[in-house]
Amino acid sequence: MTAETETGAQPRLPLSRERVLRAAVSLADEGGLKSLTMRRLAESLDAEAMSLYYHVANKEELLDGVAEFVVQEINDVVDRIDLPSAGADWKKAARQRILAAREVLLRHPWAPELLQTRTTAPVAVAKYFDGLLRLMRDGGFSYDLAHHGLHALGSRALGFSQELFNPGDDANSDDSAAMMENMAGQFPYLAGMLMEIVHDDPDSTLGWCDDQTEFEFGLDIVLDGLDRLRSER
Amino acid sequence: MTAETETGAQPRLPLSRERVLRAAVSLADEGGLKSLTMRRLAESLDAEAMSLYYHVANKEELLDGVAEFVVQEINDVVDRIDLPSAGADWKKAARQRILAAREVLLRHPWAPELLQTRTTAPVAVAKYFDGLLRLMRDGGFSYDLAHHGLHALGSRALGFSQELFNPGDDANSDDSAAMMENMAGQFPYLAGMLMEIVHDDPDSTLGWCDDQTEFEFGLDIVLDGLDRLRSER
DNA sequence: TTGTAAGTTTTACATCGTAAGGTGCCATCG
DNA sequence: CGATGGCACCTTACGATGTAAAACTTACAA
Repeated sequence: MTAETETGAQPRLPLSRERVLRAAVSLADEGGLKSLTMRRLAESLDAEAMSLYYHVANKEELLDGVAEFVVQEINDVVDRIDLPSAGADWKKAARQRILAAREVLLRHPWAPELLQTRTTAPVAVAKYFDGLLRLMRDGGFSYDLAHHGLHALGSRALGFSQELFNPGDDANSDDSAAMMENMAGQFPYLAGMLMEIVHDDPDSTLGWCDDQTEFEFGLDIVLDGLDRLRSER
Repeated sequence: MTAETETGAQPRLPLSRERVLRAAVSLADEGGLKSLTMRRLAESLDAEAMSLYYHVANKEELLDGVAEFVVQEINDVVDRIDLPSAGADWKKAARQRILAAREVLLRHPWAPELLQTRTTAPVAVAKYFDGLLRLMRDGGFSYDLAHHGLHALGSRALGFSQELFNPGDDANSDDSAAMMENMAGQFPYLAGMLMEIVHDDPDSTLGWCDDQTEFEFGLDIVLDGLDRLRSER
């Protein structure tokens, strides 16, 4: 009588830009960016594809919104950190921020790819860099040096690992014996490097590059370099 | 009589994987990655879309081929450089290589986005890193430190600028007066930075960040940092 | 009751990647 | 010589995608 042919279907929450963006993030988390289509997104909200267009201009704008959303998530985390940043402390404070940002990004591995395809920077990115800039100014940076510093950090400032190939790009599988042979011919130095690493640490066939370690190593090189320029005055 | 209904149409070169990849690069150069579709690619070769599949397994494999092709172009340029790399000279040699790689990438602005979406690394990338590794070994790096160094350089090693947003991301247009007002409230430090820069160099409304300068600045920070670790022994 | 606006759905279309199968050509072999 | 078979290319067709256009639904004001 009360409509609804199926078994007591729920009234269903109304859509909203907020809900759409949240669902989009979830979809991407589960299946990557390619699985984020308007139809699937709508389905995950129990609606039709075209309904989304009432809350979002088009897919590009949806993606812009998702990018904004993710960076905002970083800002939320980062804003909860409160460390002294005067003088030499700027470095510890910046390091902490950036590592916190990276933690968020690890939950959204598709975010770098998304951010890179945005033509216009999310406002949240400006906010993030403004905060980082504050730390550097507290540390005694001139605006000019700080400016170069932000460029030098680049996307690493937001926690991007900026490796060329993410997972298991070396030592992927199969018998490494024959592969090493082949490799030694084409890439003698890479082969030499691999052999030494295997020698030093035999149980390192898979994922022998620790992403976290490498990220921190690279980050510290940049931060240390900037700090040196800062204190040189 | 000799077939060909239209005005003396040419016999047309036969397709080949090589020709297909070259055409794909050209298409991307002209209209970006999104304009690279199988149909348009075929059309640019005066053929039908499905004909491409005789030379290329599918679009993913085509993109892999294009990626390989571009990195190979980098390798070609880089191989022509021959600088001493013993001892402290490694840095100059590496710098030169990386700047040469960047020059190639500037002609293919879509390449970073493409490389980032590859799941498997082009062989040419291994070759490139092998060459870089050689320089570092000549310079006296341990394999271990060189390994960290390659990670620290990351995609920058291939000339990626790894800025978050490529062109005109600040100071884009319109009257900057009202914008500054608004900005000063939300992003006081960014606003301060901009104001100082405008003050120092008034004719810098557009593109006041010199990509080349910033790239070299960031690169030198990393190279100097690595060199320091190298000579610390 | 009637109108009006907000929110959602239906229908439809152009464009994309590509599966399946067909066509023309040439070299080889009986 | 004609038959055979493989290579290179084309035709047709299908499902997925983003989205324009217009119809429907609900809630509320006049």
